[in-house]
Amino acid sequence: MLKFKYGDGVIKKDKQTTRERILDAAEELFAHKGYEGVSIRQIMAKAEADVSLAYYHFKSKRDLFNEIMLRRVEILNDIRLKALEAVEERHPGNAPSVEEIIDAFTHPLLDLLAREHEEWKYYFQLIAHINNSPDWGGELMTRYFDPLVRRFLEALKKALPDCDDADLYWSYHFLSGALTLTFAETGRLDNLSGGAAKSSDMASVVDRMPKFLAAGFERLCKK
Amino acid sequence: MLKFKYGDGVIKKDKQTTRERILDAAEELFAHKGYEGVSIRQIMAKAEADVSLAYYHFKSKRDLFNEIMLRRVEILNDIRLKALEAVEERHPGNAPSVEEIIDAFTHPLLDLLAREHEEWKYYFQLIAHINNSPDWGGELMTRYFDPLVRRFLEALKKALPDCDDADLYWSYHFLSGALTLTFAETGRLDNLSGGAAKSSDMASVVDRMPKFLAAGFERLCKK
DNA sequence: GTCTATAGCTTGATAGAC
DNA sequence: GTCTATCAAGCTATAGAC
Repeated sequence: MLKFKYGDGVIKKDKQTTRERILDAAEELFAHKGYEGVSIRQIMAKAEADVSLAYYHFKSKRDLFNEIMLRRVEILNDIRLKALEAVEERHPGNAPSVEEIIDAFTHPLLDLLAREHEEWKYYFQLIAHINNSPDWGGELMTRYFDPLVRRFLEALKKALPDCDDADLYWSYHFLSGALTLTFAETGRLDNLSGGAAKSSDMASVVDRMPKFLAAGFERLCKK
Repeated sequence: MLKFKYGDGVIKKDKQTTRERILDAAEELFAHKGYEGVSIRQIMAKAEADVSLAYYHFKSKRDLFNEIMLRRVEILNDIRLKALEAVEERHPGNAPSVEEIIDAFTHPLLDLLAREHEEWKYYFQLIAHINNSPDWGGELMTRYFDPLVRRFLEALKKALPDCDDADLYWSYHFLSGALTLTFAETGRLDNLSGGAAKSSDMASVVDRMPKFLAAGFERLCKK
């Protein structure tokens, strides 16, 4: 840990604690290689700290992973719930449009990713990874996101009162796939489009996504 | 390798070669844990063959992975191209609808997965994994699927002549995310819906997906 | 094609000094 | 909180007998 001396001899630590540096390093590596593709040694090398400190701050590799997930999830669910409530308050008495509801679900995330890219990029990539993992997707996405998702589905049900349950759930599933692939920022879109669209360009996707997805919900749900 | 004796003493080997058993075992394990989450020893234990045989049949772990990808990709791209050509032949002179084109892109895969589930399930899960990997998604999806995807995008451009290029590419990106998450069969949808929709129920998604996605393309692209 | 044996290295995790 | 040292296990890959 670097230390800096100031004027009167007060010792001030580097602004990040070791624990935070470990979490940051692990988050980035897990996002790229997956949980099992990364070793504690690689994490601690990146965090510039000794291997044994991983076990001082976290009781195991799996525990470290869980802490990474928990560190940011509450912030995300909080801003999305607030966005939904704000939309609902703008339409007292009747339901907001499907596009407005989906915008409340996706916009806060894409906006956060656009504005604080370095801070959030790897966390979102990790979520993309987990959402598409046959081993972990079912359990972890359910645990961390289902309460919020159910709240959004209720709102969508009011906007689409005649919608069949299965149509609504499948529509949400398509939304989820589109959203998390966008998080992954694989560069594939850049290759495919020859530069006409960029995987990392959140500003250019933030308006397109709710439009695209709302149209899907409406076509599947309306009789 | 098991051997069976028949009537006149002819010795017939088990129908699968060792090489195929290795490919099958590795495909399943890679689909679940990712490339780096699986060891050659785990693969060969599942394949019920000696570790050294992995290196006899394949020159390295990475080469084994490449062979897994190659083994099935041509079949997929072939049936999808044929499906597109069949749709185009049904509309001589003018363009097929967006929904018909997307159906030709998705239906063959979902149908294959529905009909030969055990044969294809793990390969599709592996593709879901790769598509969402920041490390591999850009390179591998481009290598294996871009020629076919470009062919489909040309067809879509004819069906949506006023569509902005960026809108078209982003629409395809949303399609890709929805499709590959469906491949992943994580069970998350089952949890969320309380059983009203099942991740593995390809018959119930095969009609919904083209409808949903075509609506998205059309809304983003039409002026 | 299949086996045994092994080289050389990395893994997750811990004990114990400071 | 941070370090050194270490363990037992597992890792990719190869050499060589049959």
